[in-house]
Amino acid sequence: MTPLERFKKFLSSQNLRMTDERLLVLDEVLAGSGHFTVSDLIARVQAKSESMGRSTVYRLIPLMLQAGLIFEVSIREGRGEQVYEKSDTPRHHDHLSCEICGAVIEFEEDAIHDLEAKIAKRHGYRLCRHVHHLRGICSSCQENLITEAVGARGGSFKTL
Amino acid sequence: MTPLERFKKFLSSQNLRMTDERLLVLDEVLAGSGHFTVSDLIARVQAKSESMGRSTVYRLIPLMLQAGLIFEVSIREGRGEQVYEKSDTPRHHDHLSCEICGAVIEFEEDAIHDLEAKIAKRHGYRLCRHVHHLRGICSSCQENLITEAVGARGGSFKTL
DNA sequence: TTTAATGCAAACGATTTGCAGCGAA
DNA sequence: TTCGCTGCAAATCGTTTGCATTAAA
Repeated sequence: MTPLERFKKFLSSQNLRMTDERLLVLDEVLAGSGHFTVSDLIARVQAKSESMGRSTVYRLIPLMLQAGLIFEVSIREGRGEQVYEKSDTPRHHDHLSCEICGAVIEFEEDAIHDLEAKIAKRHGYRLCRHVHHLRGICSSCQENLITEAVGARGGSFKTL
Repeated sequence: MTPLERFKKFLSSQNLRMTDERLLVLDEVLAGSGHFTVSDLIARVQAKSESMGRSTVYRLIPLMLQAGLIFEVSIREGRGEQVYEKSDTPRHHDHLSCEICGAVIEFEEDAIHDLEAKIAKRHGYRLCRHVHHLRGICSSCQENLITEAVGARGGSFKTL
């Protein structure tokens, strides 16, 4: 069953209707590659259909969430907008980032995935995805902390 | 060095000033237990000092972040406000939640912590904290999916 | 005395909602 | 024909900012 068919099924199961606008937005979501923001989506959709209203797109978001076509990415970029992700995107959410300079390293550790699977199973969950952030201080920022006269920041970060 | 002393040091290192208002907000942050929201904080502070302005509290947030007294919790509740956490709160951010009903299970797995430490070390990071979310479908929601005539949702969740 | 900090109100940006007309089922 | 959907504009909500005033250093 394609995502589109699935969504149509979802709509009719909820007594909701399929419309040209929804189809267009949906196409755009499925065509896109991974993460997106509502304003991204609006821009892309409006490029194809000038008249598309912002609220139509906003109103479609909770439906796509419910239907499982997309999900919320838990990190918002800055103060800004919610980021969403197509639900068939591969799930690589393991990163290690620096609290100070923001540098991000992505990592992949099978042993951790195995443990995650074990934990989910232990609690009877079927695992869909995972978000795993490690945050610390990268080596160059550690050096800066030592060199800095102040030292105020250094002392304030706990080591796990 | 107490958090308060640390903050004073931070302020003077940046040519910033300590004021009664900042002291009051800081006390409230330190007195509180764990998570808080800016409006929480404002309410608590205004209970003690009627005249405290919202912007004073908002303006203090980035300073406390920089000084390492608090940090942002990456999950915002709903559409709402940013959640912050006092930086000396114990870091238990391992949870397993259900995509459908939202049920949350907290877990603690030493083997995972060990692996995290190893990964951080491998990249030269000093680990401060971590956020680890597993998301899936809990056992009772799995049963509902099977029973439901529609099945629209069930098909849309991938199993890792 | 210098200049950062304050409270207030207005400004902002993302999201939501009320409404009258439109159109899928 | 019904009632959900649309675009629009106005409304919210959290957060930021401009400004004249106050006060820390």
